[in-house]
Amino acid sequence: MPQAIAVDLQDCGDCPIRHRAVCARCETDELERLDQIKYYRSYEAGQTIVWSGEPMDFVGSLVRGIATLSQTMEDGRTQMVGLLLPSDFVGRPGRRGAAYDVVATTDLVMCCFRKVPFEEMMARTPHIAQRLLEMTLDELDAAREWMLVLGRKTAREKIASLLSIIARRDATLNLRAQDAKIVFDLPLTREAMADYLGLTLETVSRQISALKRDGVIVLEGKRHVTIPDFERLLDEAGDDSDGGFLS
Amino acid sequence: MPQAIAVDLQDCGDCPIRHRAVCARCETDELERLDQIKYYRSYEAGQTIVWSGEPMDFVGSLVRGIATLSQTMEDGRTQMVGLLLPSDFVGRPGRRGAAYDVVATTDLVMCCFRKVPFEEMMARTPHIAQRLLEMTLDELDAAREWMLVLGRKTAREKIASLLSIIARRDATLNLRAQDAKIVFDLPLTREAMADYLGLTLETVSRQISALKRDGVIVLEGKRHVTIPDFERLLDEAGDDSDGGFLS
DNA sequence: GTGTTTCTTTGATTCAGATCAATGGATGTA
DNA sequence: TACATCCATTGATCTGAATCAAAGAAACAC
Repeated sequence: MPQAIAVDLQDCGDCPIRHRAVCARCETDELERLDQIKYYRSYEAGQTIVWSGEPMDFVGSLVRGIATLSQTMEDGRTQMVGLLLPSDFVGRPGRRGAAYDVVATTDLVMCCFRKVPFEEMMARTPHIAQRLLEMTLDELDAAREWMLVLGRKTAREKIASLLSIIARRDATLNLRAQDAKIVFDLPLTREAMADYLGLTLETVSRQISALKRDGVIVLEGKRHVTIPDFERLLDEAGDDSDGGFLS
Repeated sequence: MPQAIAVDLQDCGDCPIRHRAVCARCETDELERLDQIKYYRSYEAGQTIVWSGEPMDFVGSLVRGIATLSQTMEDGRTQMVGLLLPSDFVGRPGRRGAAYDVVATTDLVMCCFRKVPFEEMMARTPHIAQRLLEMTLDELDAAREWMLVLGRKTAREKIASLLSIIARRDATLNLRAQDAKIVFDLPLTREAMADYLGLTLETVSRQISALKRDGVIVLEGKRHVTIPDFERLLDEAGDDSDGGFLS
């Protein structure tokens, strides 16, 4: 059982629930009610936050760190079905148990709400259900985009797709200037990337080496990535557009 | 542009919106308001109902027939990302355009609501957003389950997974007795199955032949399928459980 | 009937990625 | 310093599914 550890965040300003998950159109008193039922939890890298099938008594959003959602077959084959970055929502109002394992990839901090009070509040506050619906539709779009990656792309395209998604999310999160060079640290091991892409870790390693050799990416060490030409990367990913990310 | 054709449905009892999509907990007057803004549309097999990226001015649910959601790359590779059977909801309240192509696989009938009035009603009626959130979470689970199929299963397991999903949905829809022999007609061509499974149509054909040879399924003609032992099929699919379908 | 189209099956061959196997850094620690 | 441990790379070989190619079966038109 993961153990909860108290965290001190000075200000709710850090809590993405306030900004993205729930409150885009909320009134002040709703914010206050949310504040009253929220609490923080932290987990260490490698800890499983929730096991697939187990009851989950909270919902919340990721404040710091990286988590993954994954499904595993009896024989050990696993497929990652989601990557959670700060500001992402975790949990399913109205559902009993978790549908997949949620695992902390790095040390992380979550802002949580006990499920019952949150659901009561949701019932009283139409905006919240609407906001969650919007977010869930976004997740559904992302999952379906990933189905195209898994079903139809080559290993090289898969790697390029993953890198472009991480680069995009990183840039959005850090409000980077649009024309700045894209630089980031890979938040995943080769094995985790393989689980996300439906490949083996050897294939991931080989394709990363190939992209590096061809100048699509620049690697310093094993994790630090620079993208000299984002359009080029998108091209390698087989994407027909940049999703409005670049001008 | 698909042309709308008037359809006569005797009774709203046929309209799954009433039963599943929206109204599980609705009051009578909400049902009446929904009735006032709804209309029917029919499409012929092969028609594209919505093109990816185009504006979509309605939402609705499938009354009769089969439709598919799919994404296509510039070079023609396509991946089906969803299979719509009667009672499934189509459209995304709060969104401008469609994210994927929606194509009628058979002749079909939809029960539609113009988007703006539907959204207005949603804003006034908290139950509707909550019901749609539940449905969207179901779709998200299904999409993520499919990611495991696409990323980690073998061709044979993929075919068995697809057959078990169709069998399950068919049984649920037709309220078949749990112990009845499962018999249905495949609603998809081999090519469509291939697009769903991330395979080629030749591989689909070969694996279906293999499952038939091994007695996992019985085929009459090209489409009519009998499942003599559903547990066996699930086993071939690599599923660890039957999802509560059988006792 | 004969052709035409659409869907499907089956066979032969190729190839991308898996698997098996070593080796190469980092980092930590006794 | 030696020696684990963890993560990543690279090489050799194998294999499952793709690709290339042909032919069968059903539905429909003329």
